[in-house]
Amino acid sequence: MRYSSFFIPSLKEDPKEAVLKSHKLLLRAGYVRQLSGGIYTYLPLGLKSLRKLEEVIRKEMNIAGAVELSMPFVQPLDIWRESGRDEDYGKELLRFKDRQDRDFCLAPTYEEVVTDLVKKNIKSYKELPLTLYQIHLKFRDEMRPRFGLMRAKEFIMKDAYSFDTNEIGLDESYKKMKHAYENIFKKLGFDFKFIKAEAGEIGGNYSEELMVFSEYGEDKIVICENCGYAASIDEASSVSDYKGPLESCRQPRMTKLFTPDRKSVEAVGEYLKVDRTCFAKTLIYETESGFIAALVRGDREMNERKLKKAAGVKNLFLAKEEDVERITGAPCGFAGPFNLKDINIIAIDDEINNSEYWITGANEKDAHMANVKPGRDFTPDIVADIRSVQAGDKCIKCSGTLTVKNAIELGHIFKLGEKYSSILNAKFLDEKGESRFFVMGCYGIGVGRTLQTLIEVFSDDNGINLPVSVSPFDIAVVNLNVNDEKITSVAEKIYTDLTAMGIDAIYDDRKLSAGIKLKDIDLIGIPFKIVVGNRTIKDNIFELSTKKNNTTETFDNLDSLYKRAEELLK
RNA sequence: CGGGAUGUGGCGCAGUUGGUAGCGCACCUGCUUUGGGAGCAGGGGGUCGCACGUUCAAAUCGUGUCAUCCCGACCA
Repeated sequence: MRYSSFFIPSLKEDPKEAVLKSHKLLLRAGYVRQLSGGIYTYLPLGLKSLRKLEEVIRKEMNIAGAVELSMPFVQPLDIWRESGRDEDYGKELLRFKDRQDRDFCLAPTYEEVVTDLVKKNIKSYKELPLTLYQIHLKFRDEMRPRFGLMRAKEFIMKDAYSFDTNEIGLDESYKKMKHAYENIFKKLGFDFKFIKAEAGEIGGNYSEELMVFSEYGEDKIVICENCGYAASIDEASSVSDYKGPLESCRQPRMTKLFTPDRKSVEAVGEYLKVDRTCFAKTLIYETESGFIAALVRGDREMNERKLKKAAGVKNLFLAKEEDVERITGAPCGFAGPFNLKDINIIAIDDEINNSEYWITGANEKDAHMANVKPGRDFTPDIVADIRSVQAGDKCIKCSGTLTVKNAIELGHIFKLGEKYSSILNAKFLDEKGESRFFVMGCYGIGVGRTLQTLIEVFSDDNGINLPVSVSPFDIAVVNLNVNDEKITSVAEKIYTDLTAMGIDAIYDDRKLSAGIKLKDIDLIGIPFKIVVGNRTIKDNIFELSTKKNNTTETFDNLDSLYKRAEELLK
């Protein structure tokens, strides 16, 4: 491909709308352009890379025995009403009407359509198992699209759906898919891990998320280096390492302490000269079923998802300041778990329950209460693990030391069971001639997100550094001076030869200064380059550079240059 | 949907107390250049997001609205 006839609108400066390194690079390197919030055009370069990534995925899916198809992006709303997910999906489902006033939506996912398809076309156990997949658009009207392709409204996903006769078959299909995922992400060079995801709303479901570690990941994962335990921050538990209360706090009743203007745990701790671990902090939350007071140790983070689950509420957010003042009878910063008005539930972390003699707010301006004991001084309604694990905590399985890492969710695999087949009445006949529901699984990979994550992980200040398997071109031939006939004829020959060898080369033949061309080639993520300039002609030496490790090899004849290029591209 | 920020040539930005809309890069023409974002000379391009209002006068002040980005609740 000649650069001059291709379309690579690269940007010299960072676009102001991007924050993430990978997002900036996608825009600067001319991979994508945003049309509207969360809606992107894949430019030729981005599309080429995307196609290569799809091919890596497709290959492993096919090896695993999955069969590709393509389902409609526009779907009648009826099928969503039938499954009941019309309501569940809420505003994320983008609805509209056709000219005959019938309701349609853009597909946020394809369980309904694929289940309907299989229901109508598979009648016998003899035709099972079957796994169907596609690499296709999805649309979710996200409340806040962000970070480029990381969370887009319109995005490309590989989604697969398995159909089995029973749970044993499902386990088998699930294993195959999981294995395919491991191969795909290993091939791409990611540092990743499967973690068990939150159990679905409907019982019996099992799912795992494929997480890739990256500093800029939106999710937090807890890992035990000792035993391999890994779970999301909302699922992970740790063993409490509370060492016991201070001697001075072992008192038979609560003691009021004067703490003028000290509101935060940190400030009070400094003032009283006690560690933050001696505190139980009381947070007041508002929910759809009234106010909740929740307590965790002073140095801990409340895990709101765990709290939601423990309290059995759907909506949970910190109460407004005026509500806190009304409930506690004191300004914000002095809340304690007793004498609270209008509180429906007091929830405490099990770590708080397992010990006693805590320091809390006194529900009084400028005062805290020492030696507060659960059960004696207040009665908790719920005792549960509602704290977030923090680095250094002890593993719940092996007591090893836990670490917390950021990660990006690139894949999610589910055992659905009969969830959709039963709702949509999708049945086959088994060996005994009895009607049974298909036992299903579904398996997704965010393809656009994976591309961006590759760039996030594999790039430097000079530009993108994708692995050969997904880079838009294999090699770049840079003609440093198109006005020089000798240089041009050599560069053209190299380009033509490489192309004839089946190598996907881009030939930079633009009438621009050398610096611009070299910078662009570095930016857009071509792993290898051959620079042809004065030196090439003068010394009859050919250069082959590898971007990844910033090295250049030289050759005195074209044959050895080509041989080496082929070798590197293997 | 709540909280915050920003909207000025293609891109990145400046624009003071309201008074002729600017800079860098990019672009066009010509010449000279070409091993890391070239030089000289000339040139084109903007309803200052949009609407209404205040004013003799609005990029600048007010109200509203839209878009984009960031933080939170959701997710591949």
